[in-house]
Amino acid sequence: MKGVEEILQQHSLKNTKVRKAVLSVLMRSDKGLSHQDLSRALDVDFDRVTLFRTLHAFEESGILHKIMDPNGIAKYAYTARPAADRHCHAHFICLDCGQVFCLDEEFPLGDMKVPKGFSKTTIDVQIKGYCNKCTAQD
Amino acid sequence: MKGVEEILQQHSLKNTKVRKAVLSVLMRSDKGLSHQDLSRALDVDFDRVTLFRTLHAFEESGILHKIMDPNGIAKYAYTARPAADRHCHAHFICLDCGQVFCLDEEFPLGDMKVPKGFSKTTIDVQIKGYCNKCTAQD
DNA sequence: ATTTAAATGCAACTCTGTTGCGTTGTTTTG
DNA sequence: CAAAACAACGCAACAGAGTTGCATTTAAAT
Repeated sequence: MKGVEEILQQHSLKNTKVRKAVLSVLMRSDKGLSHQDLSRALDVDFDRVTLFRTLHAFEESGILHKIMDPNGIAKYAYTARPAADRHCHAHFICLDCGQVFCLDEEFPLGDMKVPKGFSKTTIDVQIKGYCNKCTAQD
Repeated sequence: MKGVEEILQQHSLKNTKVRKAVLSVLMRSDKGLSHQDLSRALDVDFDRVTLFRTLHAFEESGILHKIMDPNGIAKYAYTARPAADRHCHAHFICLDCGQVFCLDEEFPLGDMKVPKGFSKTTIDVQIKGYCNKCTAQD
């Protein structure tokens, strides 16, 4: 597993406190984390806007991928695989609490047809339902 | 193709102006429409909140399904198939303009594994990329 | 026609995410 | 190692999606 500082350098992103802290938290998480999740998880209090911009920077660099939860809240997850290796992300999204879980399983869905003039970038599979905690509470 | 009023009745929803108008627009659309899209498409000006509540009611009844676009805006699309017939929705989502296109193609993805204690409801496939208009503008 | 429960409209609010701008800090280059 | 160059940060103010409470209206049942 690569180090945080190494990853930042590879993507020509400056090595700052926020970035190291955010990336470190996300690399250890098996769930997608929201802006709010992250600001709670971080010890130091960074500016709201800085955190938003950090997440954007990571997403554009391909370090993170974004998943929208059913409540319209963006969840970010660390992208272990390089962008070139086009595999198929799969996430479990809880319809109650909105948590996004990264699933291990992968899919050979490379040959999906899209309308004329459209270009594909990624294919995401979203399994929706209720997580263990939310199922138990019903 | 079933009539709007018949559908509302089948789901024990009262037959009101908003509902007939909204459902009618959505049944004719091959794209997912947002709250804003709909309030523009409707001739009569309904209250913002009423429109939100209408969409919720339709979603809970299974008449519509909701897809979140990358900007965190909910898009609603008419569910032609009954809920019992568990097929796999596929949507094309434009990373630039955020439009959600319903694709015809379907998938035999019934046997996906989820963690212990989790329950599946639906499986959505999202193909992300750039639509014909946004590809042309680059 | 009358009743009843659901749907509507209005006001006020919450929260995620954005934009502009001056300041700070990292990195590079002499 | 100092200084310039530019990216990243913090603050303030804003924009827009979606929500909640409550009074009023309307669809449907008796």
